[in-house]
Amino acid sequence: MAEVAALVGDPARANILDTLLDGRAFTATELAFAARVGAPTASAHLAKLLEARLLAVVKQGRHRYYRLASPLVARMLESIMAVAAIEMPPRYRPRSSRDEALLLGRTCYDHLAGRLGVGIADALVARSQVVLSDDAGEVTADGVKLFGDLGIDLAAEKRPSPRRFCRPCLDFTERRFHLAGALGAMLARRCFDLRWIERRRDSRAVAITPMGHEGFRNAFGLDLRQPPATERARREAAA
Amino acid sequence: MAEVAALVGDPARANILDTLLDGRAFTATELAFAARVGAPTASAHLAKLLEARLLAVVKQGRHRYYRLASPLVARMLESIMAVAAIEMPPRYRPRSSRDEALLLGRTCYDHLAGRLGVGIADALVARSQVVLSDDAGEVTADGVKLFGDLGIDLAAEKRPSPRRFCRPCLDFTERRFHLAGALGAMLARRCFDLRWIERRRDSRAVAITPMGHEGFRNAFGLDLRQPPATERARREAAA
DNA sequence: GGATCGCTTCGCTTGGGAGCGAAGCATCGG
DNA sequence: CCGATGCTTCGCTCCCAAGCGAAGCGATCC
Repeated sequence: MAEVAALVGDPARANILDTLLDGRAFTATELAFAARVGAPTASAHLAKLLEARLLAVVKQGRHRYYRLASPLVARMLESIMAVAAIEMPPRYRPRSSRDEALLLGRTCYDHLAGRLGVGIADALVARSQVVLSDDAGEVTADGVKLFGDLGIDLAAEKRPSPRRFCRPCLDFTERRFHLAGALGAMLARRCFDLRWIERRRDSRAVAITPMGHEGFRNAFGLDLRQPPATERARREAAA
Repeated sequence: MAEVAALVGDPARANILDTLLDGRAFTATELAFAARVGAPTASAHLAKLLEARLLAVVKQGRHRYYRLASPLVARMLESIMAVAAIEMPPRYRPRSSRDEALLLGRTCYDHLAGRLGVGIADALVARSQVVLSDDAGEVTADGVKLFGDLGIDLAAEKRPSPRRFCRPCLDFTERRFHLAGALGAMLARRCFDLRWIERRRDSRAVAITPMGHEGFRNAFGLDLRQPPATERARREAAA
């Protein structure tokens, strides 16, 4: 356990892994830039992560594309970030427009996070289309219909249960749950397909298109052009 | 993220955290022994873990009892161990009777792991009393009845869904899923209450009592006095 | 085929932190 | 009170590994 944690425990490697949490594959040079270290240093780090099977690599011409070796690694990183967000003492950190974009919406390996991800999860729970606990979640009959309207046919999946499993993932900026698991991944993919959201270059942040604002408002009653409600205001609105 | 991972990444601290994954609280001296370091070294480590809020402490007389700060930390450690078990290259490790006991059955924070934990999960899934996916799981009507017979009244819980959520947890010795989440915790607690299993001193291993062997056979068709079936033998038996 | 680019290997320096012994500070027993 | 126990703080040593510059190797472009 110590070896794996130590690999993640180095700042440069943590930056690399955080970048790869995007789900996409990056070249060694891109990752060196993201980690803010020189090429030789990054190369050594990538070799270590590769040897420990945390990463996988594909050679393509003179580029080497690195990616996370498995969803298991992504989950581990998620859980570490969740602990880091909740358990570490709060600390000053400067804001930038780049940070703002990440706060609004970003990918978390294969699903959506940030105010967008949390907002969707909140809406689904508030309308009883999804039931979430700390451990897991399921889609109600109402939810199956909603997802069907969005073009996600849950009944078509060959699973032992007609109800779709999903998984809560602790959002490290919002400090609340968003939707992960198979359902979260399908929803994120569908949003990309519908061009409701688009990836930003060199960042895990996603941009919401005008079509997306329309879609999210219609489907989930979400309007992310407004600043996020505080926890207190949210409770008052619910009451 | 790097800071939290670095804390877990030190061998001595990893030993401490692994010991505390038991779920119980231990004194500083006990943890120093478990980590195989001197008292001053352990004290420094505990201070760091405490400052990062990974641990909590209770002063009791001249003893200081340390425990994991939250289930979130336990989950993070589980996920790191899961990656360590699956993704790291296999390596030689000597066996001991102490290891054997851990392989047979142990606690994993608040639920059961090892051959016992995996065996229970396998039996529940094979009999369609629980449905498990990679992300989550649910109890079937059949399962609700079984748990009722064991004295676990799932219907009494005030949850949004009548079905109990549970969570698969990758067993780092068996490399297969066992039952975690609220259901796993309730089941483990009930097994302790029924005196089917007992904690061993200074170890996360649990001992199965004669009553336990009887109970596990009746409830799950489990006989752990025999060596575990290989994956191949298990498939052949199922066919 | 010479220049360029992407990435790695080699050799070296440096800093952070893990570890322990000794001493200091509480708390408990008698 | 006085010694014993549990734990921490202080001061120190030592080692590991992160980092970079220079050089090497392979693929690509024109």
